[in-house]
Amino acid sequence: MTDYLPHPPVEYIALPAVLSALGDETRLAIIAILARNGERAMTCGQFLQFGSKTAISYHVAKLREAGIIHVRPEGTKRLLTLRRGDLESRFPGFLDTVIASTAATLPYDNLGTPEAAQFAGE
Amino acid sequence: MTDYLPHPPVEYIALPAVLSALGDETRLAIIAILARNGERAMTCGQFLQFGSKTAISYHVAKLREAGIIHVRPEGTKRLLTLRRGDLESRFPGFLDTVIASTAATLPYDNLGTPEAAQFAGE
DNA sequence: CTTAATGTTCAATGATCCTTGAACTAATGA
DNA sequence: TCATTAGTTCAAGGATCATTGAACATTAAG
Repeated sequence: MTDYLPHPPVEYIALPAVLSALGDETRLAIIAILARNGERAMTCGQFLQFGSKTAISYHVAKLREAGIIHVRPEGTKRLLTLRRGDLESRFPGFLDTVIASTAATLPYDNLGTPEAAQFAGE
Repeated sequence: MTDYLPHPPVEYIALPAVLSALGDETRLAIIAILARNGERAMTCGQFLQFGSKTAISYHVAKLREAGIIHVRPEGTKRLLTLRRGDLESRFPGFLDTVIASTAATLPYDNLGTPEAAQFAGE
């Protein structure tokens, strides 16, 4: 319970770091899905569709270090949540526009929809 | 006059590419200043405070290839403008929130202001 | 024509990124 | 205790990044 991972305090969250953390398809997919999931926390294991355990661990650490998500150990799992409030207070409107943009843009957001097919190339 | 540089059409502008292009302090400073400058075009030379000619050329190309700015040759100069309309239509609200966030965040936006001093370290 | 101004291109360099597999830790469960 | 689940750490590798200086191209100005 006193096993917390390092998270930047809200006033240390830096825009270039946030932007470059989000400038990766895998990480963008992760935060889009976290956002779609509302307040419910998710685990690393739920993102294995996007890469190996090692890769997900790496990307999750990037997102945490940039201040975009919060990671709380619970048993052998990690509970991931978006730092919505912190991001909103530091960069008002930013995260919402990114989330909204991913909905219109990212292949991963169409998982299971008929439109999913057209994203083979490019 | 038929010497146009390649720009992605608006429907090809991709969010991850835009985010990672902006995930760099130099490029973020460039677009913040372009935005502050309104509709007036600027030249590469006006950004030499942020790096060598070569470096600016490199960063400007990145921004152009990501679809964030438009570059028009005029004489020996390049006229740079933000693709505000294109970005707004593709990712509504996004650019505005980024610009607004840089105002509160970036050292470069404080050029010439009394607050500029406190940004030595970090 | 000569020179200056404005950028681009190229090769080199060191840094950072993303991925992989193997080994590992920690907590859970039979 | 022994095995399983969930994730981390490490070393290695190839790819991309950002910077530099030298050489170059183009346009403008004297």
